[in-house]
Amino acid sequence: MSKRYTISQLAHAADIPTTTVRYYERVGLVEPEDRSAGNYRLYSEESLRKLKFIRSAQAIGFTLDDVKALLSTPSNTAASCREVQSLIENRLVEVDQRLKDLRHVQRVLKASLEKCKDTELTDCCHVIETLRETSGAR
Amino acid sequence: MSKRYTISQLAHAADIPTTTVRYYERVGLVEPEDRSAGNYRLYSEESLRKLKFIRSAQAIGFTLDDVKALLSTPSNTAASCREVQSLIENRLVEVDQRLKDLRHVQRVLKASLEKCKDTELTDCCHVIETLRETSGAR
DNA sequence: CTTGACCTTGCACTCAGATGCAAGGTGCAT
DNA sequence: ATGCACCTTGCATCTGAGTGCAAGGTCAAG
Repeated sequence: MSKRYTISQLAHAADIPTTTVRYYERVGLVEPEDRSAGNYRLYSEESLRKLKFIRSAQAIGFTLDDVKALLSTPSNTAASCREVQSLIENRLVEVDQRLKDLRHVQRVLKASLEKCKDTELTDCCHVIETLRETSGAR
Repeated sequence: MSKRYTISQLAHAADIPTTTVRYYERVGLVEPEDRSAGNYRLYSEESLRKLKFIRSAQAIGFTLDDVKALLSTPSNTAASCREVQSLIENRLVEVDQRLKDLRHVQRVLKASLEKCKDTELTDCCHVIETLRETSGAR
């Protein structure tokens, strides 16, 4: 059939430490298809795809728990579809909020820096006051 | 002189759990001015201002270590000023990067959601493919 | 002078996502 | 048949920012 990978081959292909692959197994994300005579884990392409998926999903901010949910949706039932959709929606709401917060943070930081540059070296540390005045993002 | 606070009064005024105030003390951020006869911590306005500052700084993404650095700048020397400035600059770079990443994430999530809505309930979970195709934000 | 709320210390634990380490087994090239 | 790289398991540790708990001390109202 198709190619089998040892753990280090798989890890290398997915650009992940082997230790992390084992960790993913521990938390129920990826399992080897098989074991060698000497009890080595053997993986298929499927596992490689899964690992890449995990990294992509993580990169856009899903937790491993989310990923587990995404991966365990029983293919294409309407129910599972809705579940996936709502995970994405939730994540999107979080991202929107976080963007809002960060833009605020950006403004505050820039303002601090301006103040810092205005008052040349003397008493420039109004920064702390700027911060103090600008409370409350997240 | 000025008002003294017990830990719970201070914590209440700063809207922080008392446990967290003690934690801040443990990590060297805030100290009581004094102790009562019965060994209770007694704080001044100064501490309240400090706590509020900590929360503001945290809110814009500084770590407690950063905060400690910010708070321990020996008032207004040119050197300390530069240090403060560079902390802010570093943080700003991080924030800019994070904003970039999050905007990408937002695009990906929206695209997934679109795809999800297009293909009504059947096989909507192209999501996973969308994710798989769109690697690497961070 | 008792009750109850608040305070003290010290130590352990939480969360997520890994990472490290020790003691031992395997696979393959020389 | 010997090295060496790679694998196995289990358990402990890390980071950052707290939270929880137990055993005891204090303060103020009634």
